[in-house]
Amino acid sequence: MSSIPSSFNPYLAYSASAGSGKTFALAVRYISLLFLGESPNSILAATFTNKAAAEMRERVVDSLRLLHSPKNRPFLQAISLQTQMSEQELLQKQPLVLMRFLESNNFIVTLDSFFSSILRSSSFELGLEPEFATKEQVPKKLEELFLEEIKAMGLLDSLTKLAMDIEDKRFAKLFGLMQNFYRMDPILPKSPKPAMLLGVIEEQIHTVRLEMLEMLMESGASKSAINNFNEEKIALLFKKPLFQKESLLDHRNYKKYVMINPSIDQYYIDIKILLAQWIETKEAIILEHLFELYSYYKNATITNVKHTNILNFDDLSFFTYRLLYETVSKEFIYFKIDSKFRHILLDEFQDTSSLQYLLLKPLIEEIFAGRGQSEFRSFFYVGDTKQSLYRFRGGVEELFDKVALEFGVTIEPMDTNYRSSIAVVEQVNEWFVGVMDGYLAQHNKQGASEGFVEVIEPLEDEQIEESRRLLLTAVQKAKEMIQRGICADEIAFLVFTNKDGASLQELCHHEGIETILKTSSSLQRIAKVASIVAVMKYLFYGKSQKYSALLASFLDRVDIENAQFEWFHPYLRPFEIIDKLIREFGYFEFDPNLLKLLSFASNYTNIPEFIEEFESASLSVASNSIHGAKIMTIHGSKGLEFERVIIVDKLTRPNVDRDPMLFHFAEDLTIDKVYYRSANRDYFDPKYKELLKSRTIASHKDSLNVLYVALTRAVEEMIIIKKNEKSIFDLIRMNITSRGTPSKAKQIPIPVKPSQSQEPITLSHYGRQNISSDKEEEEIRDYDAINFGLALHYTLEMMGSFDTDSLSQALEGSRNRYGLIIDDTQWSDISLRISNLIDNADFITLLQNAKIIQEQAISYQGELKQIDLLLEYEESYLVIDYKSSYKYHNKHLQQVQHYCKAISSISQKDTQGMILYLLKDEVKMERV
DNA sequence: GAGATGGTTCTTTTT
DNA sequence: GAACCATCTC
Repeated sequence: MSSIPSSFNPYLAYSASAGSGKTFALAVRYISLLFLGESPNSILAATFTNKAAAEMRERVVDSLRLLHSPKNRPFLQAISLQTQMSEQELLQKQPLVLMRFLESNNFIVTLDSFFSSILRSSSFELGLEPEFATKEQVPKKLEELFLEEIKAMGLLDSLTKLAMDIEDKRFAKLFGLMQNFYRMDPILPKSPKPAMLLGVIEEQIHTVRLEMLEMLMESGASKSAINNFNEEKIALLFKKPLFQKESLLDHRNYKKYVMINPSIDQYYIDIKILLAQWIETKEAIILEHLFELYSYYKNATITNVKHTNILNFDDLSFFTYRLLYETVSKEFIYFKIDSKFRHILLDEFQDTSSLQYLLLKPLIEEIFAGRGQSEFRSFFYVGDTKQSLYRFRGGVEELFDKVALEFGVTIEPMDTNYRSSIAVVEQVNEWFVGVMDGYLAQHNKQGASEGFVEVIEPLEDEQIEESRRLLLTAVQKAKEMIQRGICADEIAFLVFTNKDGASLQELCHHEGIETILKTSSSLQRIAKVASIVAVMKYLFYGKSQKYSALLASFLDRVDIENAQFEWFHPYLRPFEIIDKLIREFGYFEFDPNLLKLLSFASNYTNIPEFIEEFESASLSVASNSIHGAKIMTIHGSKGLEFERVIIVDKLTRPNVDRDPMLFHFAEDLTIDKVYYRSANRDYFDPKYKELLKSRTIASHKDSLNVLYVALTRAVEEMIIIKKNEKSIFDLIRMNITSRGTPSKAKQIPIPVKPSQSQEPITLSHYGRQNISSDKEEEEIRDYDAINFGLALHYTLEMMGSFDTDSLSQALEGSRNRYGLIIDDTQWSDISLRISNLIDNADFITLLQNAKIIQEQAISYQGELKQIDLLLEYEESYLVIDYKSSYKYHNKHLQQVQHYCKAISSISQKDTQGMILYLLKDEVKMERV
């Protein structure tokens, strides 16, 4: 190992503004570590999204592979600076470093996948199967299990009844509350115990109130002044707005009565104190019961997880925490995952949640435990508190500074913007300086283009509803750009909600603008899909309030009352009905979501079953074409950049904070008090008031962050469509403005397609063949077959050459690894299949004049892939993928085609693909 | 014209 | 649940 160069600050954080080259910095740091001799499996580089992790891996491989190319010059220079190695030295070491990276395990991962790999390695200690799956599951089952557990304990009646007596309908949301607790389980405080009896306090309030009434009447108080205190129900008394006054002397109406009899005010203050005690006692009672219920919920969850072997993201954190803090030692985990991290690199640190941080903390402390010793360890994180958007999910942006302070990490600002044009950077500075705390003006990179920023407020129009008018203006602006010769691919629409995105897509489609909608919403919420299903329900069940809104709002094309549905019959298959309806509405237009609905429906033979399954199924929105203007939420746009951005104002009402539980965090990031939210409680409880205030400040900051992210995505041009009143952009005092000049197209434009007429579709277009690929994924995984496949692949991989000696050696190595899960018959099966391959004449011909490359790792389009066997000929490549059965045939074809594309684009040589089926009795070759 | 009261309408973001 | 609006009371 080389000594640590002075230029390499081992404990460093970058406060990286938008577009300042965060990913670049992260990759430079990572690669520098590799050049300094560190092994990939001693470096943990964690990001938040799969996309970011894939991008990072690709960046590392690509820049390592092409370190000498002029394109990577800045990279080479930066690495040279960090490592204090000359550029020649780096280039000389490059092949070795690249090989070491590809050959060993790397830990460029998402936090969630990292935690799940830890869990997998030590699943036994927690009583889980190592092959557990991670996915969001329908919580229905868990709900049932929870209720069963409660019932079994004989608690259902007593607890829920008591709970209902105490509080309102919020207990209907009990299950949600439980989920919330579970999400924070490790940092939750102990259950509080009520200090007083509720009845006693209520009695006292009653007494004081009556005396108050008497005094008011004596002072000749008005009817409504008396009325306020003539309320028997304490819950209603508590809600009286007059209690916001500290003293009745501050109250216009009551002031004169207090002047007559000053003890009225004393009684008022006493009632307030009593009401404060009342709500606190009530809260304690509610929490006590909630925590008791929660203990059963937790049991139900653990049982459910162990039983189904399916973990969702919350389970992942919960079990990892238990593993790390309650079950085993760090050393044990290091031993299990076969690596010891001496370097940690964290991306988007401002979005880390307290729980995630607690899970990482032991690893970070390990790094600092070696501080001052000669061993090379480092800790590095990047992030931007201005871009923290995930507080609602538990993200704690304050961690960014806190962690730096705790461990003595240097924070360095990165404030040069390498992304945007001059107009964008300057305008953003103007908007945020002095408005956002601690905002430092960004600098433009050298040679930045002029760019263009425009803020417009569409004129008011009685005829068109405001949100529609704004969306139409946005579409109009995009159309103007396209007419200017700009390719739709360069344009991105940013919206605040997924629903806005869906509406915008409809409008764009109408104007003949191709779009790609990136949405996190479910298929069920897509307007066309929802309306079709609503009509189906209408036809089957008759009219109902439940879906009349859907019918009314979505179906302006069809008059449902007068539409002709005589073809309808309750025994028709759902699939046929949907097809008919699509024709009826003239709805199809090759909408991939409707295709998805059709393929889902084809699995069912009767309407009620289809409707029930459809409502609980987790179906994602279909992805459509690769070309067109992108439409996405601002949250979804984080970390991305687009040439031209059109931002549409927030069309919905301001967000309101309405969590039923408020958590107060202590210095050590654990929760020290849980508050039960009740309206007007802030009139009585100063600590509660303080907490509400800090939440308001935080949510204000969050709104600013969302605006900051939205306004920093554009490279060249940005247009903001703003409401003239109550705009979200009022937060930064945005006015109608224009800066710079609209630029010409960078690419050759694609002509605008005219709006297509609505063609009915024929049944042959869709049907069972489309379903097969979906079904493959949903098929229950056969672990025996998977293990068999793994052992077969591993044996092939271990073979140095394709001959019998190699085979027996490889088999031995493979047995050491898979001996426990593969039995003797299967081993002889493996041996037989590979022998067949070695003896196969066609295969021997293929190997002639070929350079054999086994298990080649390539990085292409953001994914790291492994090719089973790559044969390099003088003029061409042959990509070979081994398979042990015909299962998943379609998927394999696509995969191999993908590999071929990757290899040919990297090597620029002609590349063919082949799937080699190593069947029991024969070897089959299929050219791709 | 502040304060109280009652009815109607709308109510995200996601690894 | 609370923003918004209309209406009533003092």
